[in-house]
Amino acid sequence: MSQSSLKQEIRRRAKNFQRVRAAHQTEVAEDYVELIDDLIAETGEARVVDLADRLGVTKATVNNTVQRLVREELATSQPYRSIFLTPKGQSLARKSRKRHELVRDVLVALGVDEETADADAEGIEHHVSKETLAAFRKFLGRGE
Amino acid sequence: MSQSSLKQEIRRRAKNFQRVRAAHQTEVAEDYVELIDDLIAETGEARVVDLADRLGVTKATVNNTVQRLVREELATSQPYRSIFLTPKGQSLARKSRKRHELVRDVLVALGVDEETADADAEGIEHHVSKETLAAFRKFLGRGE
DNA sequence: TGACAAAGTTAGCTATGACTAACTCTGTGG
DNA sequence: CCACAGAGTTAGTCATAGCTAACTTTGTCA
Ligand SMILES: [Mn+2]
Ligand SMILES: [Mn+2]
Ligand SMILES: [Mn+2]
Ligand SMILES: [Mn+2]
Repeated sequence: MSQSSLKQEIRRRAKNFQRVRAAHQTEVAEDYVELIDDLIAETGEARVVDLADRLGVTKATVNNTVQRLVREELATSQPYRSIFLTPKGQSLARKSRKRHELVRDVLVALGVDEETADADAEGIEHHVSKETLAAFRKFLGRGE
Repeated sequence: MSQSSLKQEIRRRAKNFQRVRAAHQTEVAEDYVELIDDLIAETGEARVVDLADRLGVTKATVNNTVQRLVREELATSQPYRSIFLTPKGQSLARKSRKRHELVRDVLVALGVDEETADADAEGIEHHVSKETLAAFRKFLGRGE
């Protein structure tokens, strides 16, 4: 391998790691909005305590993160009231849910049991590129 | 759905999120030891500056993380010298590399191009359970 | 209607993992 | 053989994301 293509290869690998780090910065937000949207659909509203129960964190942690979602214009909240999604938050929630389901369905199609597939998808979903999602859809015979 | 199975379902989902958070605590270590092992194999030694180039971070960051690896008994290092893996670090490196390759190969088998597969695998690898890895091996016609 | 439990908030702490800037050490080439 | 460039370290900063403990608000029901 030539000098310059070695350097290129090093930069390519560095970019992969940088992409993973970038994904980590958005994944908490993605999981929260997906969950908030679920709760609103299922129970009519999203409350701090419900998010805390479902995420397995304390309500103080939820409060902190919700403030971040508000700052990022994904959610709105008034003190002591339940949490709402902005249009931007809703569209991220829908996108995240679809992606989660697609990843889970691919795992199931590969022979993973549903519980495990759903659990693994919770982490995997945040690291799947558009290209890979397209391949997944094709593999399942959807979209194209 | 009954009261108690609703509560169970909530706890199940919480556990999924907790597993993802646990994975995030180990993934930096996994990527580092894999890379250190690669560098030793390819160039004879693993130096801070090489890790920094390949990870896309500064050498100060590498230094910090290497200290953590030493604390966790995955690596050893003396000031101004190159970095070595402990037996524990070596075995984690081998395990991580195999897993990375398996994930990449599955993505390729599903029609993802090699570059994208390798990039996505960098994030996905840390969120794949033993059960899913077994399903992947079976799908590729390996192991089992 | 108001006591009080549940829910929400706030303050203060921790660890990780990133950064820059400034410093020290190493080892090589002139 | 030593200057100095490159490598490594250290100090100090920041954001995220978790925690506990203490506080405040809400809203229900006796
Ligand atoms: Mn998730
Ligand atoms: Mn999800
Ligand atoms: Mn990785
Ligand atoms: Mn890897």
